[in-house]
Amino acid sequence: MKIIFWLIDINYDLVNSVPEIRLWGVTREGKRVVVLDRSFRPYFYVLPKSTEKLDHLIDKIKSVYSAKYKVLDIKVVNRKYFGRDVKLLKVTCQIPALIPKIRDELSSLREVEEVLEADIRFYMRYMIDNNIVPSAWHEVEVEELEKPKEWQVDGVYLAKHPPRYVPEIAEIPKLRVLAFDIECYNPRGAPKPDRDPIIIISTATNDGEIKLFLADERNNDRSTIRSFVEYVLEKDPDIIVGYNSNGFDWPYLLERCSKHKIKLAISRTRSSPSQSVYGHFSVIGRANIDLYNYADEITEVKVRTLENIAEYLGVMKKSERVLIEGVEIHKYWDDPILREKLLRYSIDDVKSIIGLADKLLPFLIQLSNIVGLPLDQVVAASVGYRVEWHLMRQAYQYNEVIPNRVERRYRTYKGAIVLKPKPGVHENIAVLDFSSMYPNIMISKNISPDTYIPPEEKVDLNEVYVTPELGYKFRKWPPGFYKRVLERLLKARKEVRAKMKELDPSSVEYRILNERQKALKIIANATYGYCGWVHARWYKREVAEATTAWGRSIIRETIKLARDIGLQVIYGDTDSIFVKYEEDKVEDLIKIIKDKLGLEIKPDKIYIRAFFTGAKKRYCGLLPDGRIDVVGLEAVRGDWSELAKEVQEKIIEIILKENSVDKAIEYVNDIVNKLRRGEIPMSKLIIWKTVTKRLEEYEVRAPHVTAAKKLLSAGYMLTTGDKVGYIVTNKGGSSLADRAEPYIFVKDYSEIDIDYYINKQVIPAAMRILSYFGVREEQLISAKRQKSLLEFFE
DNA sequence: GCAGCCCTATTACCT
DNA sequence: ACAGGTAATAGGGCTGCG
Repeated sequence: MKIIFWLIDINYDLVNSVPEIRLWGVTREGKRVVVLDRSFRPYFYVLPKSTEKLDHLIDKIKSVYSAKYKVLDIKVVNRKYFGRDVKLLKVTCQIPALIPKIRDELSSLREVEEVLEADIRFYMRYMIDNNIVPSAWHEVEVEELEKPKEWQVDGVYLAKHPPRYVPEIAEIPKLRVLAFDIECYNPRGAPKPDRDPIIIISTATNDGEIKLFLADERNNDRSTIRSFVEYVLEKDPDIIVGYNSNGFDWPYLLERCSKHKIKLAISRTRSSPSQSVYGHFSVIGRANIDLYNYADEITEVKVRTLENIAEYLGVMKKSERVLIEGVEIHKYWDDPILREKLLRYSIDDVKSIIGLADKLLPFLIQLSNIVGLPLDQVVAASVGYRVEWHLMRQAYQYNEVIPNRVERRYRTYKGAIVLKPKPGVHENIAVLDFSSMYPNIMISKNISPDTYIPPEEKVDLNEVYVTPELGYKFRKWPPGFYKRVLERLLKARKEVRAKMKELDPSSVEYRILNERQKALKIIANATYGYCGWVHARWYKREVAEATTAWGRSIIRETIKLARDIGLQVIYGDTDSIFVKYEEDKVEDLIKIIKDKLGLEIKPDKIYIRAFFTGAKKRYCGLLPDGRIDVVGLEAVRGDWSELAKEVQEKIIEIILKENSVDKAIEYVNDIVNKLRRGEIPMSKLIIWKTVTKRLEEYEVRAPHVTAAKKLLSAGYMLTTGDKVGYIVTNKGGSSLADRAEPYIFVKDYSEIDIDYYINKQVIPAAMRILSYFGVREEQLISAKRQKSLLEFFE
């Protein structure tokens, strides 16, 4: 019989010394199935030092290592290694787990140059070789097997051949999603799993069910966890989502389980979640996703708590939810009246998580499909690994061997050009952008590790592209690896966008394609950064360097061409130029760039009025629809107080829309007075900063570090990467660092150092804009208020 | 002893 | 663990003055 299924998860197990690939999926009829393939064997390559005496090497491996490592076969194969034809030994074995061991032995042989592709996980190897794509449909001829009793599927099938990817089916099956969140008892500060029980496990499913599991009257969580496990099995979700679940909920649950000597048997084989790659927990047969991983990429939200991310994505407003300070959870639990509120809070959290999943999964599914990593892994993997997996799967298509990861010394290289803008107000500015500049440069100049020609190599100059400034040479032909990969991505994106034009924007298919084109763009644009990443398998400094060098040359040429036709260039950064808008000339410029440079530049937006501070990467502009862009300024930075940001934003609005400096001054005066009268909410005075390393590693006493230490000694939990919110107070010492207090500890307005907020927050943020108009600081501090005697003598 | 200067550490932004 | 370019603040060391 034949089945068609959508691939959710993949793993393997050794059954009677035979590796068995397990493909977990859902059929078009909505059946949960697992397809087994017992026909695949692990292998790797040996690159010999010389192609002579290959038979000798084969014999040696056979006689010395075959028995010990269950080698099944060794044969000579032709592959490409950085574009060059190579002869490799393909060594096939029986047991995946033995590969690292035989690799180590073989790589130390003197006849062996390098052992390749020995670090590819077995199930990924299987997917690459058989073009099996996660989050996509496959068809396969199968024979039904008896279902092991404890496996949670509707059918177990043995594949008669590797499944075939069916890219034509675009739809996404109806997947069952379960969100969960735990609350812990914390009367002694940050909860510790060896002593503090879980008091609430809240769950929500995408069919609208919400269910809570509570600890019993003696705060015992044993049956709580057991009921949760039962419930997960009953709901049998394809996807489990949490928020910081890899960092908190799973490890906590697992430790509570081991304490109670019970099993967190929630996988489709009744196994417990296990620590896997990229710091995530794998749940066999399901996709376990931690949405906090994705939230980290939403840079518009500065403090990425669940509440803030949910609000930003329109899932749940903060104003409509119960907010409880983390450390107070135990108090809410212990008090029968307050407990209702805690339950509400827990429900709001889990509702937010399921809401986020609903918003984000369509994109993540496309990303998984394009990158070729299973859904749970692609979410956990960082950008570099996503790009790399995309490349690894492409390499197989081109018969290229995957290079090993090698340790290299970090070296910087020159990047892009940024123009110094003329400070002040400019009217009518067009912003012109090169579309996907770096990918297009890599394509058009065929920049790739395999096309690079080292300086000592003699070559006909007609056959190479010579990099400006650096003189690096890249072969024009044949197309390099990066060129082929990027061309394919850009072409695919173009096709998707063309197809979208034929669809109703409110249709499901349109939504899927839109997420798909976004994913294609992200991978294409991240590929340049990847090639300059020292840990990349396809790292080549010259490749990254050449790409930025061409970028500089192109933007310089563009500026020159613009000026030649009389366009006034105001600013530019990397791949954009800001010009005084003259419709005809801009149209001409676009044509000239197309003809002379072979690249597409297009108007991104028009500013009716824009203000430049004079510094690079800091400006603001008024759009035709009345919206305002703020770029780089304090108003968009997460490390300034809300008050300072609000003041600056308002000033920008007054200047750009009303052009009134006096009104702006009046506004600042009003704010300063309000601040002095205690009329500004304390929440607007919090300054958030990230702790980027262990506290003892800091060389200077920074305010956020001292605040972090205060939190820690009060029993709070804090790890690298967390943000600390502090308020500057007037007690604790003379230096700012001493006076920075975690905001949760500041109870009274009288503790606040008002002068700090006036002089170091409001005034600098305001002056960033107003100093250009000749405004002096004194004008911003209320004229109505006389200086005190003390201040007079200071 | 301290004001003033300069350099460095630190963070977060832009493309 | 994708890249480099950039602005800005505060800490901290050093210098020169008295």
